[in-house]
Amino acid sequence: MSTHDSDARRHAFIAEIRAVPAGQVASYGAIARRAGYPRNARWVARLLAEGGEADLPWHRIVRSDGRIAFPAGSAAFDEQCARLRSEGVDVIGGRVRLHSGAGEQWLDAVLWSKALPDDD
DNA sequence: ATTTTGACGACCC
DNA sequence: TGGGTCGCCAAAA
Repeated sequence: MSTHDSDARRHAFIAEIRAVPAGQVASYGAIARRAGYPRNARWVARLLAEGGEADLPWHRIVRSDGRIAFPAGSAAFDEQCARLRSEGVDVIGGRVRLHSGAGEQWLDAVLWSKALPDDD
């Protein structure tokens, strides 16, 4: 693939990350899928690790099971928990509650007019 | 050219 | 839940 393509993909990822509203979280995989590149969760992670993008809400990205991706107790881990909590997100034991209730999911779909399947 | 490396994920006990 | 396995993908070695 050309550098042009990887660049387009990178921007697609960044756009999806920026699209996650404060107080909500999304998994690495969900970002990749929404950007149109399924199976590239690791790439989203790498992108965030590289940093370089200003004001990117990196703290709203967690693992598919809702857990913080950093080792518990690390500075980054604490920072992410703090940022999420400041947005009203419940972080318990290094894990956030991924709206799992069917009813709640349906409500979210209506309120945010988002697709149900890949919505965390 | 081949192997290793991750801020990952789906599955299976 | 919690732990282990195997698959993914592109960058770094």
